[in-house]
Amino acid sequence: MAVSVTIVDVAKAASVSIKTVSRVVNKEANVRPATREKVLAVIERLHYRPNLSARGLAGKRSYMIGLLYDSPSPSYLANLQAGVLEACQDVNYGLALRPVAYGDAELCTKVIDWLRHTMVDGVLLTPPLCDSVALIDAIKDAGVPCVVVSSTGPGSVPAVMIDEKEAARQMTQHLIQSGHRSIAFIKGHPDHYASKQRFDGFVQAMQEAALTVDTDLVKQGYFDFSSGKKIGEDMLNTHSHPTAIFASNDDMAAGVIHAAHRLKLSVPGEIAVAGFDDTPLSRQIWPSLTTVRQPIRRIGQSACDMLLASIADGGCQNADTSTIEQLDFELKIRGSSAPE
Amino acid sequence: MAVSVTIVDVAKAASVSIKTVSRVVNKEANVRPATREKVLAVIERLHYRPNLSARGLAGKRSYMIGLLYDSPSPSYLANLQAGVLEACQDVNYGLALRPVAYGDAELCTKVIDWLRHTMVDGVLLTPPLCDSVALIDAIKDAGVPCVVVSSTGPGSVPAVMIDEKEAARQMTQHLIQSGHRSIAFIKGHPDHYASKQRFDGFVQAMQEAALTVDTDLVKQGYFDFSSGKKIGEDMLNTHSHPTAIFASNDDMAAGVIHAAHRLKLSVPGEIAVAGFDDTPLSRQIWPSLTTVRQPIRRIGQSACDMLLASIADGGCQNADTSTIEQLDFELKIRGSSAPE
DNA sequence: CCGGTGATTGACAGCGCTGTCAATCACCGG
DNA sequence: CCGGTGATTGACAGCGCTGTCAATCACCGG
Repeated sequence: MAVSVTIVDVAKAASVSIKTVSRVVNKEANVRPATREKVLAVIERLHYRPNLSARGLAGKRSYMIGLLYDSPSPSYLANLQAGVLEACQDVNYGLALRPVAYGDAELCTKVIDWLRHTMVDGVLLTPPLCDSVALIDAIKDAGVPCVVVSSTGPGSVPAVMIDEKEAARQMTQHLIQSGHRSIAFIKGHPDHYASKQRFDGFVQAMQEAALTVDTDLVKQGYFDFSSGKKIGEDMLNTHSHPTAIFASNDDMAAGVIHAAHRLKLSVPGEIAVAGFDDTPLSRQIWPSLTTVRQPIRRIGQSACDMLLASIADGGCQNADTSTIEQLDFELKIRGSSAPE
Repeated sequence: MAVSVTIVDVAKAASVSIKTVSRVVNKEANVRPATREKVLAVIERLHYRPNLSARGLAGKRSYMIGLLYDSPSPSYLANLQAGVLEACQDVNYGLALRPVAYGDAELCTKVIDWLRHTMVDGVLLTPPLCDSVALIDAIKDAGVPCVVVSSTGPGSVPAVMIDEKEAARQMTQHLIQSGHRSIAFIKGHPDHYASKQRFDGFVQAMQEAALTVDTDLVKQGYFDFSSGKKIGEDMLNTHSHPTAIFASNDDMAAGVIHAAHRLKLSVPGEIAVAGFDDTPLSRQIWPSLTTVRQPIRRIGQSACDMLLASIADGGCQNADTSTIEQLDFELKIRGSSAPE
């Protein structure tokens, strides 16, 4: 590897001790402004970058955070990751990725093992991992700060999310206002807490409009295309199908639209469809999909910032003050629910 | 952070020196089998995992590899990354992600700076980054091994790819065999070498079938949905449009299909469409898309294995012996080119 | 049984940084 | 001008590992 400038080089060039350079680099207090300036100038001139391995070894911290996920949709992962990376770069933190399987019986053991091994300073949890009380407790026990991405049911951990229930309620209202009365709902994966919230929002809107939630029109999906397609085919293959279907995410909604095409039903004429997430897919299918936009990238960034802040705070053992940050969502009304 | 078992603990428990433990961990030669067994047993029992920071600091290596990319499609990134992570996990290597902008004037400087800073032992380059001779040279100069994902034009670096040209040729043959004579082609992003190869394959197949490549039917796209849609609209909006369109990737093909729907043309009846990549999208749109399947995940894994091998090899300065590994592709014939 | 060879093992320095603690400094009130 | 206080700075140990090199071992042929 190419040789690097070390802290010693900077210290010599600035005529201070390495400890002082270290203080400046770590933005510690009690460094005279003049000294700080001088050191910063040298750092800039020499392009000094602290060695992460050395920092990790010497300090208590590894300057890495972990991102745990279980097969999210590619676009979710890509966006989230982009946001997290951005936040990390600002403070020179590294990101360690860790794909896991939610169903794994040894999930907790494996994760804890990994925490010990990588020494990450904190972890970001994505759905449905954040809905495992056991996992969250294990991470807490290990003394590793953690922030949850998206809504979380049980456990009290800091989280960044949108108001899933309200979003689903507004989307349902949109369908009702468009004249639909017989509206079906495809629930999301039962492991995800967000599934419940989205369903709750749907129910609330229906009740507010004095419409009955027909249990025959509520189906259990799994957030994937094929479950949406299957359910869509079943539902639409009757002469008295609903006039609108609200699927809990875009992949399932795409499945419904696929089924509609196959059955030669026009969308939105004979069947209106709405999804959730605003994935790229939602703009690429025909007709383009009415959906709820979640700022995944910003959610990732905020969650990461929150995590980094709690790491900087030190232990931050006060798990009670679990802050919740809510970001804005946006209804995207497109061709699948209204003629273009 | 939770306390960990160190090499000293293992050494004591196994009654050997830490150096011997180190040898076993690093699979070095010249350790008596009996000793190796004994140490391995203790490692297993104590759940010992070497501290990455310490290894990085003490050794010449950082036990990390880098993945450079410039806004690839989410599914490409997710799959590639999954493959790379798998390969890394096998040998306990870490992965550092680095999104960059191909167009950035300071690209090389930034990348080299990053290499120095992270001390990664090697880098994986994705398109179109791997098509920048300047970048590859800079990385070589820095003495960092690198492997290229997907085909690469200039520069001689190890690479893992599919035979893009042959794949495009076969896809074109499929369209010809389906009876099409007037076939349009949408080229990929000009920065990507693969774009050229796919086009070459198309031209070859046309020539082999004694068909003319009508320059009016060859358009420049940019691998994104909107360029495909735009070109599709322009092309299909004439009374004498081609009967088939081969787009250089799935996103553009989806754009063409979107345009066809909008113009109320039936696919594949009035216009057949083929894409390239077999992204999830290709199965989710209607009709599902005929495309070429690239084993992205396995490409990532192989590329990573290759990189790890060349790192283990030591310097591996012999850039001449640039190995090329070709994986199999597969034609996926679906509804967009043949009635379901 | 002896010296020689290569395999096996260990002692020790040092990678570049942070934490601890002591030394020094600047500046205050009396 | 003096002692006292808190801000500022630096000396030094040590984080857990690998690289170097020397010591020791096993085993060979004569």
